[in-house]
Amino acid sequence: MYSSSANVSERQAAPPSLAISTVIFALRPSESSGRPTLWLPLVRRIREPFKGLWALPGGPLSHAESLQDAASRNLRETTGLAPSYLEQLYAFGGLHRSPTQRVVSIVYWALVQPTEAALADESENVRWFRADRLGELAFDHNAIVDYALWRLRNKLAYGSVAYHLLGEYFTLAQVREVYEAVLDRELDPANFRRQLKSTPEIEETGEFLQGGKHRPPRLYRFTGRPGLDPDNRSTV
Amino acid sequence: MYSSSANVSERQAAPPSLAISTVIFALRPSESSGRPTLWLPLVRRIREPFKGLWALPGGPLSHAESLQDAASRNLRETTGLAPSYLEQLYAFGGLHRSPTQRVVSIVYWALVQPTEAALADESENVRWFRADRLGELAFDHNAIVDYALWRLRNKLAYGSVAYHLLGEYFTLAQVREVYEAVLDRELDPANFRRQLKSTPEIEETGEFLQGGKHRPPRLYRFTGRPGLDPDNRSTV
DNA sequence: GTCAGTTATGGTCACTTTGACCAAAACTAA
DNA sequence: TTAGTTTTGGTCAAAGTGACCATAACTGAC
Repeated sequence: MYSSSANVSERQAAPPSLAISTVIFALRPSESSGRPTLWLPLVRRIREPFKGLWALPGGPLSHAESLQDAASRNLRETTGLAPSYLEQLYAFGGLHRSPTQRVVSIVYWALVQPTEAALADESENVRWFRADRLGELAFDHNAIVDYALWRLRNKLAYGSVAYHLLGEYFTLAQVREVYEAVLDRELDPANFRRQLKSTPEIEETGEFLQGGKHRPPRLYRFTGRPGLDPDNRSTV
Repeated sequence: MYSSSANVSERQAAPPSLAISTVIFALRPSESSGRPTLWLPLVRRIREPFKGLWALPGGPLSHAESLQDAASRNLRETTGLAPSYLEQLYAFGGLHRSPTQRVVSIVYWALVQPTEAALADESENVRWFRADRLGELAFDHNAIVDYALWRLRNKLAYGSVAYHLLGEYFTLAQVREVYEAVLDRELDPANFRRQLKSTPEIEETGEFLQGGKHRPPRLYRFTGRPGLDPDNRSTV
């Protein structure tokens, strides 16, 4: 393909294999406090290397699908979920990620809504874990999750990504709880409210959430578009 | 690599091939105004597909090097340069990027300092172009450059990346010129100065740039660390 | 029905940041 | 010496932010 770089000895070595993995975030109530916290599904490895350890859902890139499609399919196959947000995270290609072979993983990260997340498949070999309480994962997957969390926090602070963890209608307090869960600090309700009200992408509806114990909060709707990725650019 | 004459069944059996490309930015004076503008090196394709068109420097990933090392080597081989900043941009894996085979490109973007850039190799098949005046490039490389420019502008506004386009010592006006070239708008010298002086990563030196036509500006030095990539995290 | 408890919502106030603009300092060129 | 230009320090009003207070509106206990 390119003139300068390929030589014969490189050609004879097996090329690095290519895999797609996904870090899938969803909101679930904490067992202790009941407040929403970040969770993600992992799959148990049933083969070497790292047999028995938990790992990110993933698999090889099949020939007739784009990277994003592969991540999406991957997500659906392991958890039964459809993502409400999907973005490329990073391509990890260190030499010793896998002890047995050279593998380059293109990792995506996804957000799923709680209505979806409640339907997620769980089984002996697929289970959800709190994002801040993971044990030792296979390969370099702990570092990948750390980076995905960093990216999520970043996008949250600057972008309009929180709404993809919620349903179509939500209260401002629910949005605040998402921020508090992801950023891991408390936010002033009144100030937070003021900021959200100044963003044009959040639309006030005429309805209120009923059935709570206190003053019924107004419901809002998110009207913005997700992203600015190369994969999503044409649709904007 | 796989021959372009492979038939359909062979193509489907073969895994997508993996390549590394780099978008390399450097500052050069505009021919017309003399003010610094963004330039990047391209290589002319000497084979099909897209024979004769200009393309980003790139090549296959060799077996014993990390993704970043491959990008770095790539850059050195085509231009003779060493980057002062190198970061992964995106993995492009659309189905029809190349008409002859499925190829996934992991693209890096780099900044090189002007002293380096002046030494860059140019030849019949390697030439520098103004980033805002590229013609039609091979593959999806126009879109890749657009995305790299977007990313550069973003990093500039929020990160501390401008200094990697300058030498070790620089004046505040030079930094402002970088911002003006990349963001394509004029900035107030006094306000810009105030902002830079409030960032702790910029260190005042006791020296001044001599030989100018007017009041000699003080020289500064950048003392920050570059990034927060997975590839660079351990060094922070 | 009344009242305590709690959340939703609106507001103030001091402080910081930002953009527009002014003016003096310091150098060169003529 | 003077005109011209850039560097550098400053003001001022507008906008944004964080801390905090107060009222509105609802539920549940009594």
